[in-house]
Amino acid sequence: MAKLQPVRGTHDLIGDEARSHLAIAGAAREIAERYGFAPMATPIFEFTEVFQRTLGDTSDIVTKEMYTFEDKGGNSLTLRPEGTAGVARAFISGGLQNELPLKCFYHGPMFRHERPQKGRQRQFHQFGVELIGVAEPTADVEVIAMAADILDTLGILSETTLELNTLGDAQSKEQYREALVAYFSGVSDKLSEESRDRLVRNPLRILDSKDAGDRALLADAPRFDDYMTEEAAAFFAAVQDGLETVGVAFKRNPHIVRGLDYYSHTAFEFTTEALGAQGTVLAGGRYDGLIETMGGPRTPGVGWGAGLERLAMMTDAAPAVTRAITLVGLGEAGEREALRLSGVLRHAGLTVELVYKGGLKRGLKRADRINAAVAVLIGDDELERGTVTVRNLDTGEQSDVAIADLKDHLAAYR
RNA sequence: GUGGCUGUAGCUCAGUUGGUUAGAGCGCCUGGUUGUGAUCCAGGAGGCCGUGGGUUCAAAUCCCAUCAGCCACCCCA
Repeated sequence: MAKLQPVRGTHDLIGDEARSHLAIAGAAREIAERYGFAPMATPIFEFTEVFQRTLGDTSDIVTKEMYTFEDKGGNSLTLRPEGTAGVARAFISGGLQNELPLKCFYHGPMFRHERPQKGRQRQFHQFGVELIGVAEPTADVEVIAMAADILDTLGILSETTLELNTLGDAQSKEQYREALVAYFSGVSDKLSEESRDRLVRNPLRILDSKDAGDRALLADAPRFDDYMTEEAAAFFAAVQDGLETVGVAFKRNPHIVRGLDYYSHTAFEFTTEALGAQGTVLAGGRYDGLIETMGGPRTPGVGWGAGLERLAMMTDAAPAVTRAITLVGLGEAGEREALRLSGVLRHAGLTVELVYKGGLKRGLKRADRINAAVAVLIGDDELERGTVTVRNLDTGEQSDVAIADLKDHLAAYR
């Protein structure tokens, strides 16, 4: 039992858990299609450089969390830690430049070598969307509105907060970065050890530090809004206007910083208190520089990713399942007739469970256990009359039904 | 990567100051006469006590290591 363990941070999805993932992805998909997005599936691994170049050499994901290995041809490959890079790569290598805008959604496993905890696994699943080729703020609005719609149909929108921020354009970002470095360098002796490190690697990160001392310093830190270019400010204003128009509530949070280098302008997170420390349920932003960084034509984009495990934890209730009709064949002839009828009923759209072995008692017991609605008893007595016994498992009522009429008799259980 | 807590049957857990055949509930299987499920009764299967070392006459119990889970930091979905 201890010999065969699942790999650390992986998790088997069984029964209702698997069903709930499918249901969530299905609901998300339905809404994405309503927004005119098309499905897309990219490989689960890519050449390592695909992620290295796009995520930035300083990001934690690249520096310590990637599952990288060499294949038999000597290529360095990496299990995808997120979905956007793969889509961008497909966009470039597939020559999709001529079909802008590209609107797609995907879902599947992602891999990050992190220490597991609540809401965080090494293999987890994301549903994500990308809207590539539209530089207008309407794209940001639409994509965020879709996210809100999805959370709403899952019944958890009210438990989340949309936190919104802008990282500005490259110029704003750079000016602000310099101002931050100047400010924090002056007080670096008061910074936490971690933030001193961030000061060199990624100063923006200091903004979302949880350290109390750091937070105190933030009060007097330069404010991003003072360093934004006019264009960047106008863009952000348009996004906020749009969200109001569409009726999506948000909260400005100047401390939201995306972990990945390719983001600019809009950055947002839907967060919740319900999940402990890993409160981000869906997050994304605009990545206008990404595709160019990867060697493609300069092309803007916006998108987000949502963690299915986290969503599933919030939508506790298992999705409803159609109750089955259980066929209990007794004796050789009965079993054969049950098998034949199973096909007839299934083709008629009914959910059918066959009892594979054992007698009547066991058959009913099994029907009870799987919460079947009806048991159909097929024994020699019935066969002689050309009927079957239909037993309603809730009321215990039984009736004889001619075999030829069975399909219609059970129509209500479709 | 760092820290805290935990690891006994399929599941939830007991297991006294180390002491002989490791327990319960639920679940599972069989039976309680002929073809009727959730109740009831009787029986049964199922444990390298996470793994590897050590201390001891004796370890599920003590020590060390290791693996895994949970929670937090970090980071993020």
